Amino acid sequence: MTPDTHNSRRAPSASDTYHHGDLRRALVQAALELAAEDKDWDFSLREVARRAGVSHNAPYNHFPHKRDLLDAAAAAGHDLLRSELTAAVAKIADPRAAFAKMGFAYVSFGTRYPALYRLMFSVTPSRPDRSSEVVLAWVATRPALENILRRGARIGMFDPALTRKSELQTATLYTWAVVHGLTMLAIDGLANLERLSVERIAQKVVTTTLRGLAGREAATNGSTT
Amino acid sequence: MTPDTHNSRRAPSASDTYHHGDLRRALVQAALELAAEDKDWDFSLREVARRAGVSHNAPYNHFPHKRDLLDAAAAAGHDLLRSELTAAVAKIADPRAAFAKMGFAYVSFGTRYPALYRLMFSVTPSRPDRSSEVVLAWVATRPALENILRRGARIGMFDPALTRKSELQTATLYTWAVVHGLTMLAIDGLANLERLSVERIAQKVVTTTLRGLAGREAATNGSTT
DNA sequence: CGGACATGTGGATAGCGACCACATTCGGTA
DNA sequence: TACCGAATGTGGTCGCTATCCACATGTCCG
Repeated sequence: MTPDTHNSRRAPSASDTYHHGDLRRALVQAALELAAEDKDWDFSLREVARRAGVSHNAPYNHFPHKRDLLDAAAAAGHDLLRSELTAAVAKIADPRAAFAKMGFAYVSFGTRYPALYRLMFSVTPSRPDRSSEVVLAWVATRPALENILRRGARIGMFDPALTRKSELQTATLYTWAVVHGLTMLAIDGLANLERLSVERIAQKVVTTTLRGLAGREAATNGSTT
Repeated sequence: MTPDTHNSRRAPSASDTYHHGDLRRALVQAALELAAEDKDWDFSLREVARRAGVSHNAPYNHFPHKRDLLDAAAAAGHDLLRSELTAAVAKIADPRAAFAKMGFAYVSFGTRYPALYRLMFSVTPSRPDRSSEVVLAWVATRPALENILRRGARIGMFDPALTRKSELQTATLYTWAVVHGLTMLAIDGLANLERLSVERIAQKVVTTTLRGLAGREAATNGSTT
């Protein structure tokens, strides 16, 4: 599922292939599988251990608490999402088309892995530490979107103000809010409730968002500090 | 905290003040309190019972499963959110100003009650039944936003296409996605990570959203207060 | 080759959700 | 008014879980 989700930030040097194989990765993998299968991520730590073929206590040699395993799994989820997003827009030059494509890819990921996506954004608050694995993996995805916006702003397709860093930051956050919110609503089934297909709604949302980002005379619109 | 969060949809006639007092409401109230205090809503059913001053088993007389109590608490949360939103825009005539005000009120609610807000959108997927208490309470909030958009569309402040029902539905969903996503990001602490205040970002987001909703050249100035 | 250390196992504890049998209280009715 | 059935609350119990502890085993380095 995930090609290389392991982070090399802990640097235990040669401790990766130690005794039994590297259990840490196997545990994260098992957690990802469980999150991908069920529609909720309330699986037990013991179940993860069972799936990895170890005793119920082995995980504690790699994660001090269950939360830390969830944290690692969430980080792996962010890595996977990032790889899907960048792959989706790799060959697209037009910023507007790339933006739309990335938006669809984002929502698609969320609806394909609802529990995983929910997990990715549920672990964070319990550890507001900004050096947390999840937060790092999360933030690492931002440049993918930023690049598209910056390119579009340079050729005048988006608001030229976006070439300024603070404006770009805010716009990125705005765009993220749109797709994130849409994804959550899609997962929660509001779309079904409305009898509208997710694709149609996503299309509309992308169009409206693009109209919001394209500021031709918006340059005169004082941008309120 | 909540003035009248009890729903009268079950209609057990005179069973509200039965034996010991009406425990059902007390339990929901206790759950709301716990969700408002902690930053996570993973409190135990026994803890709710303890806070309500009853045995660990009494709740099962009112809710078949713990999930059902969470469901009721989430519905109460939606009721509270709706009342705050409508109260915030009660005296505002200008659609654009009302839209901005409601957006701020929405994000404010989410950041003030992070665990409750998360609970409100976490219970749904486990019960996709559209007659569920949460879903009903959720959907009941939509007209508040729809009214603003419709009014704005009628006077040409927003895209006139929004007077059509399907377009209005989609636009409502879009707007909801924006504020919902922004709220989730604010809760998850991305705003802190960016060193940008939530208010400033919300301001920008509202401005950009309004520009996206505006029809032709209606994007003159963002009257975001 | 031997010990320190990393890694994995089994056992134990406290708390939880959910079920059971039983006690208590209310509301209607004979 | 007294009684009966249903609604409501209590204590007990079971299987499961997260976490801690003591112990076993494998690995690497001197």
